Amino acid sequence: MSEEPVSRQERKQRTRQALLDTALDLLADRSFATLSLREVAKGAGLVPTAFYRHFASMEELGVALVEEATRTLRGMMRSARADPDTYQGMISASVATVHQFVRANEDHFRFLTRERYGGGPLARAIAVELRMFSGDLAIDLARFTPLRAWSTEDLHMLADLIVSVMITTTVELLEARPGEDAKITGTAEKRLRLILLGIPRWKTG
Amino acid sequence: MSEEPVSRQERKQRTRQALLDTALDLLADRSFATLSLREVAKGAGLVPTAFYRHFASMEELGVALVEEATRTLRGMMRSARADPDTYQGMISASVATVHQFVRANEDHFRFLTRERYGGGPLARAIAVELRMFSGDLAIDLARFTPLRAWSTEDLHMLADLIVSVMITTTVELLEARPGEDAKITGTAEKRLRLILLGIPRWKTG
DNA sequence: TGTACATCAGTGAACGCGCGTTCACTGATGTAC
DNA sequence: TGTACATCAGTGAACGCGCGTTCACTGATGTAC
Repeated sequence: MSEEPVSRQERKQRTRQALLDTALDLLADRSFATLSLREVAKGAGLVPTAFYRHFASMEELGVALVEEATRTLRGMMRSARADPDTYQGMISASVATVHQFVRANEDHFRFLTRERYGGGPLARAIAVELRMFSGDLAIDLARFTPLRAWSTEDLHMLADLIVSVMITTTVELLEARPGEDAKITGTAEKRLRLILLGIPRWKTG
Repeated sequence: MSEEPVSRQERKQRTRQALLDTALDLLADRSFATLSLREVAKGAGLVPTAFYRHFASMEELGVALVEEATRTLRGMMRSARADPDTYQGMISASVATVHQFVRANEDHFRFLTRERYGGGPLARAIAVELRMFSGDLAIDLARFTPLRAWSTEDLHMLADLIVSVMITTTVELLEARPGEDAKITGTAEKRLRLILLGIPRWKTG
């Protein structure tokens, strides 16, 4: 029980975070569009009107939620960049990174995959973030010797394909029953291996 | 102006269809969970209480909508089975089939891709349908000579990968600005070609 | 250090609105004789 | 063919409820002197 003095702005920041955490909790099995301002406020221990001290609307809270979740996503990307420089090492390390980050931040990834296709105002913001993610990956891929000669377009095609495998894997992990993780990551590695096997035979242009 | 006599049950069937069509229209840029019984009834030209003559609840209408949309999906699958027996022919024909069906039934495919990840009660039903779709594809793939020796597990892995490319392509088509179709189908073909290039080098097991 | 005033996160009452659902009803279509 | 009755898709009033938003407020924290 710490009784340290806490400044007014610190308290405000904590309440704001409580609102975000409550929203993310409520999003476990629903979409953002079905969330009401009143239930988020209530969940954070606030009267409805106090919500407006922190966000002008639910949509503004949604944007903050996208920012928080994409911060996690960028953290994953950064972590994956420390990968070894061989295909095989890259594959298992990348899949392990995705697995680790998804399990450690299930609510963030559930939110992102759900709202990405949900058609609401958040979908576009998430799509932009995923495109950036894919663009960064294309740049990383260009450094591998067998891909040196590939056209930019083909590199993006390959990066998008890999990202789509990773998204599929993420959704599978989020829907998995306990104990299925190894099977899912194993299948993910196979998918990536198959894709990479095609690379030497690819005629770019 | 046809003045043919119309039976009571025919009229009822038409009203039911009007409710389904209205719902699908309203789903253009929202998720099913945000739809209200009253607005669907209103859109079909009915008083709210008349809704109950056709569906016990909005959830029941949602199930009917999944059935209608997956009928389109199965039609696409059937159409794709008439594909030629070469890889290259199969790739472009399959992508063309997807393109054609998505453009001819945008609302069905938008509904399916949106609700698949939406976390509502419909997501599970759609997931089951997609798994069936993937299973059928795996059976078809087994007939190709280079895949004869593949394990069942690997065939499913490959089928899932192809389905995931098709879903990605579908979403891209639904989000496309006019005139982007050729670029999207071209990229889809490339992704499939890259995947199939890896097949001869794959060690199954 | 002590006092007087400003700031502002959170309160609580009130509003009008669209919601799902109930109920008794109407009147055209369908059926039995 | 004509009549009497049954069926049932659609109506309209009414309900209680949770919603977003407004407004004037309270009282603890922060600041100026």
